[in-house]
Amino acid sequence: MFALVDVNSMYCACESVFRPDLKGKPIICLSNNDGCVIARSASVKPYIKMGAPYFEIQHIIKEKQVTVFSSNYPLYADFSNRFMAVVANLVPQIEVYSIDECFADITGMDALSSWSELGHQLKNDVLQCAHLPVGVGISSTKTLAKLANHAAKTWKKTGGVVDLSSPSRQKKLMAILPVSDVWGIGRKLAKRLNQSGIETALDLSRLPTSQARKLYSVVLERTVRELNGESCLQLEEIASAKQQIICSRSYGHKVMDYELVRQSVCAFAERAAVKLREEKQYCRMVTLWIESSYFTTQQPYHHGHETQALVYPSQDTRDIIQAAVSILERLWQPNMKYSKSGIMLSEFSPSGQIQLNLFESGPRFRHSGELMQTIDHINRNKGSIWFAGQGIQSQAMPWKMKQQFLSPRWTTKFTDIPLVRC
DNA sequence: TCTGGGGTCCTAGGACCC
DNA sequence: TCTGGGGTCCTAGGACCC
Repeated sequence: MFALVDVNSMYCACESVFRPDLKGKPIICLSNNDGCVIARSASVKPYIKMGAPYFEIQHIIKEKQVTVFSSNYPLYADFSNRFMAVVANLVPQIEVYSIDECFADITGMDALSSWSELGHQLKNDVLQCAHLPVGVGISSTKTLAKLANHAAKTWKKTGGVVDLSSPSRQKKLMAILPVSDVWGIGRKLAKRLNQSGIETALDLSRLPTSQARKLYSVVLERTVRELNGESCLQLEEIASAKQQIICSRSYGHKVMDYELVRQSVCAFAERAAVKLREEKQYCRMVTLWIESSYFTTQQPYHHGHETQALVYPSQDTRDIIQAAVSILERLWQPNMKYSKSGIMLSEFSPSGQIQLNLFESGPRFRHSGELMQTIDHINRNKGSIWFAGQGIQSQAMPWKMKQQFLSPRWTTKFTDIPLVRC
């Protein structure tokens, strides 16, 4: 038995915890670079679409007096950890599925209280201890639990908890939900299914598995089985090791200067290397891309990317910066207005050791591990040092992302802790 | 002027091997 | 002149998720 616990409008909820004045008021949160809308409080949903570009909706924001926030990931990550801890405290096992939702294995827990009571307990505890509102969906497979959660969020009268353990209730719900609401059915697949006369989740559940596989894919076959109560997706308690690490950002302003693009590349390479060391991995491949704006009509969209192998698997920032910059030199085109760059690390191994050959003499740097450890340690303990390649922070850095509406890091930064005056 | 970022999995097709 | 069949591995691209 699975429960899916999901925070309602997670980012907006986090923003209002230390701002009681915003309770019930319209709020939106923007993507990195203040690009588009990625979270909306309930009252905003009727008039601002998910993903709407910020600059297009400024008049609505003014008219409706919507409070706007830039993404504050340190804040959201901290609240996410608190939320997961509360849920983990109540159930035998959880799988952290994303920053705002987790699956819980609740098999056998109905011996103590009904599924619905358990759902309400989860909901109340999270609200009380982590100050976040959640919806809970309960059923025999992950896909059905997702569907139950969807229902809990959609219909107020459910009280935010839906027990979808009985097959007859499953059928009733599936009959009224469009197939596009099913987990794993995206835009393209929904369109194809609709064209074959499959409109509702119930229609999909009645597609013979052999046909689902033959006409579509093994993934869809699994979804059909899950909708019929056959559990195909297990709880993955331990997050599997990452296979790639990506660090990429749109620039705050367009950049035509090689030196500035190089700075951004160095900064992203450095950040990616930190993530790599956090994963305790070494990478063999470095991919870099730089691109112009996809939207502008002033020049054709340009996108250059290239992958380079390191001689040795490495987690040394210097190796990764060097590979990235050497790719950049080859990709660079003058007179191009660049608006985004990114780096991807892949082909991981748990250690830097490989078989040497006759012509290689060993890793480039001595004491690499110790140096990286020291740098990471200093940066973790509120120090801040970085490689010179990303420039001096006091200079103008047009590639740095815009964060016009950033809230304080209420819970993770010492100087941002709220003051209470008595 | 201004349009996010970070992932996974699957499939088809090509290269290559015997 | 006639030109097989089975397998693996890799890559690019598509689709999906949040």
